[in-house]
Amino acid sequence: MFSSIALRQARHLSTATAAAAAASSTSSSTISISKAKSKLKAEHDPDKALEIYSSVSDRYISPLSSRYAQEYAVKRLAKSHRFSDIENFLESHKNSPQITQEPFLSSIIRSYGVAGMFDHALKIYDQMDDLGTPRSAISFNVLLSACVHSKLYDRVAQLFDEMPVKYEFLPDKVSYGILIRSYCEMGSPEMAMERLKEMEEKGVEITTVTFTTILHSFYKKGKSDEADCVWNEMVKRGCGPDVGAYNVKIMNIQGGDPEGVKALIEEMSDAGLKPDTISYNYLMTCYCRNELMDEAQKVYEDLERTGCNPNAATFRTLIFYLCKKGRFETGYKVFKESVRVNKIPDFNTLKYLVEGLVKRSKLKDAKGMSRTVKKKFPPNLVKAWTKLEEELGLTKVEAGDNGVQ
DNA sequence: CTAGGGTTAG
Repeated sequence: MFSSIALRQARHLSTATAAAAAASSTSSSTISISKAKSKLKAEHDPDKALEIYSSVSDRYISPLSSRYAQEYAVKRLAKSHRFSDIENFLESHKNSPQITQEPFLSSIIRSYGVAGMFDHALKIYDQMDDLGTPRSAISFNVLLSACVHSKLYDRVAQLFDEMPVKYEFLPDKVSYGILIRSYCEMGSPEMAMERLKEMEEKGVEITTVTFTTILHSFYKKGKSDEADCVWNEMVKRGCGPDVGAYNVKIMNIQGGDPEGVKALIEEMSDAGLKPDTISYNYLMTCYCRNELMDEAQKVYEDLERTGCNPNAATFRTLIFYLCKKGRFETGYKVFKESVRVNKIPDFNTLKYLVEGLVKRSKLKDAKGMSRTVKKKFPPNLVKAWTKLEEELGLTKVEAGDNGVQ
């Protein structure tokens, strides 16, 4: 196990090192960051992802997109368990003159968090003084997020009590928000409520997001009364509810009657809020679960008119339930739309669909779908899909289906 | 350019 990873790392090290070198220099400019973004999304090979990252020309013009590209490359490497390559890649950024800028250094901490390498994140945070980077809550908040990302919830509280004293800065509303999130993740909204009091005392603003975090946690524990209290407190203070808070409320009732979901969506519209894709996904899913497929399809079809775009969850859920009800032809149409907007569902959902098409003798559609899937999936899934094709007999040339028609 | 809440079948 270990040796195979080591081998793979050795084989790829040269590319990673080259990309790392390019990342710390300003040369090799060939493509724009927006183009890199769309290329990265379709690229599953971590080495190629690194190449795309290092070929970006306007990194300094668009730091936000640059951070995105960096994170993306790291995500791909992490998926391949190439942690020493991630280290080479990210550590090389320390040679950049920009390292004295806190946001630049913070993006490295963030990337380590994304890779689940919290020890590395903490190390560079502690090195800031040596690197000449000034500290504020910015880097601290990124560090706390990295901690949450690595699911080290109890360490969040520890860092929260330790770092501001050690490095002399004040935690802000965001720091508190992350702390409260980690209490909620640990199943303790009560502890979170305690910290709200502390925020009050110190005059730190309590945001809608923070309230919503606690709201969700109480619902999750089945404590609806406490959740209602949080909701009322939020309203009383005039900070919300917003669309996100409403969506948490909808989530809590979506297992029931679709009319209840519909009513809440209307309530939010009446309150001057614009329900978003997530709100409508809840409604669509609720219809699906209640076997009201025409209504579910209508929600999907109306999405554009309401100014919302279907997302990956929309496609996945709808295609799954359409298959479940035997509506494979419609499922195929929805699939084609998901391809068009580059949000195709996962392997199992698509397996369900292609099997249904074969069962209904829609071989031409099944084959067309198969070709598309193989173009969009990463190599390991293409392999599994090819096996599925063989099992379904899609590789055979049937009479009357010789490709001429 | 600091963060953060809410979605996804069986």
